[in-house]
Amino acid sequence: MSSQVLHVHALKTACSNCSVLELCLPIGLTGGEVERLDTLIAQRVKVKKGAALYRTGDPLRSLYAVRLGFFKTSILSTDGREQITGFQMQGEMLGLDAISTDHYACTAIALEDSEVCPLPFTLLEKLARDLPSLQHNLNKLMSREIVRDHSMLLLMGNMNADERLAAFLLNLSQRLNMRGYSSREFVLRMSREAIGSYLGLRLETICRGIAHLREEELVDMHGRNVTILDLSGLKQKVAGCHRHSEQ
Amino acid sequence: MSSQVLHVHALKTACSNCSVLELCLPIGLTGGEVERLDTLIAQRVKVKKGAALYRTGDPLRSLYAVRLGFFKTSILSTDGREQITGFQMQGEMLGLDAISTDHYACTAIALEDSEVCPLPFTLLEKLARDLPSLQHNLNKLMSREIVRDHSMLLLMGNMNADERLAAFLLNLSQRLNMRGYSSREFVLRMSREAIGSYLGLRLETICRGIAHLREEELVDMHGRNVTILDLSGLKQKVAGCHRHSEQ
DNA sequence: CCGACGCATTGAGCTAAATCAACAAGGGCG
DNA sequence: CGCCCTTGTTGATTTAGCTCAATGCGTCGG
Repeated sequence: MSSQVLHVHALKTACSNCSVLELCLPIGLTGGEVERLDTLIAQRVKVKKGAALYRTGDPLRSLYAVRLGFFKTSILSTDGREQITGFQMQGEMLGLDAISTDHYACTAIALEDSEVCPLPFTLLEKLARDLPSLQHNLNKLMSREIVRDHSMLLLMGNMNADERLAAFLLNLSQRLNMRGYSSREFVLRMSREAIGSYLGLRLETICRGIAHLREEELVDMHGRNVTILDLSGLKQKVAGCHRHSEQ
Repeated sequence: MSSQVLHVHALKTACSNCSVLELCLPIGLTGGEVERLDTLIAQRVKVKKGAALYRTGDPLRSLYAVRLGFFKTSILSTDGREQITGFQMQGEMLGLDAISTDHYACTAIALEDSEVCPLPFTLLEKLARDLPSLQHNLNKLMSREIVRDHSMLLLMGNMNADERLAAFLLNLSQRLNMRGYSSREFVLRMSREAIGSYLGLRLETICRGIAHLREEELVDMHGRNVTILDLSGLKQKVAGCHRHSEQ
């Protein structure tokens, strides 16, 4: 684990009074079950903006639930180019890719000062044996990540730049909305380059895409401040997937 | 489940004498544990070439282990375009994406006459509670799929056509090799168009890529017959990811 | 054996996005 | 406050891969 990661001794963790209880691993668990899950989390961990929570190749110790803040996960190609595989916000899980080999496959970097709940994986697996609904939640979480990745493959394989950008903004909007934030106005936590890496485009293409969406009066953007002007218009843009439809 | 799916009543299933035992879900399980897993599989299921094992939206009943044959899984964009999300061969699992919503997110089509072992999911989850190593295997399987998908995102986001094709052929070669087949000579089960859909390219581009690899004497291909002439050369091609490396 | 159909190949031109380049706009810090 | 450095924007040009089109090949059925 990176040296820039700080432990929070002061507060005793408690899923039960966490703001993202209903989005996170404990979803649907009874009070007693949540308490048992709490016992796994020795202490929350703070990660400073720009610091790594873990890096590719580190041995798997814990899965991490994002308590607050924002992360990116990325992998490196053999020649050192970065592919961002996801952005994670509150209530989302980090480290699922490490279960396969007992080593993290990607690097997780905080995009702002963040806080995570470490779930020691061996303990979590043990507890999950006792709590079927916890196991089921974990299964669902992994499956959801698979579905998400497949939809990213669809995006990369079949959408043009503007459609990808629209899909990206809509996805953020929707996830923020689920967390009680505005779906119309929000602040991006990542650079144009990071968006580009995520969507398989160059940063200049992202800028131009933004210009197009602005011209069409679908969104308004100043730097990282986003205002969605026409939600259904954006959705239409994504729906009409590009490649010359054949009927 | 599709009507073209036939049940095999004759043979009692038995993981213990399955050819892909050591690659499939039972990996690392004790004899007794494998026997208990066997009890889940009421009967193997044959799927004819071109038939669907399940379709997007079908309710999740079972995960399926491919016993023999070859499948493709695909999702549809809103405008009806197909993105192939994977090709599955013996010992690989189908249906993991359905756990998330209790409905299959993709459609699984047999690319040749195939046979699968259905694992009723609720029973599998129950059994996994009793058999920690089964649960662990299931977790690993899901995690591995996530890692695989991330490497596909890297491919789509950062590799040019020839590199994608080389990576695809190497991946097939390696998986066939693990199953005791030649890593140098094999037969493709899918059309150029399907390869293209999988790699985010058009079929013509696949053809041209093949021509390039032939010119470079890395592979020889006649129709769907593949001979890899220079394995390390192919690997080099994938390694040297495209986009103008900046030092 | 022949025709038809699906699949594969190859060519020619077009286009969306990459690349290269110049410049603007914040934002943190001395 | 002004400077520097990072991040974002926009323009000009290039190019990889798409589209359209013609042709080849293999196999299946009659």
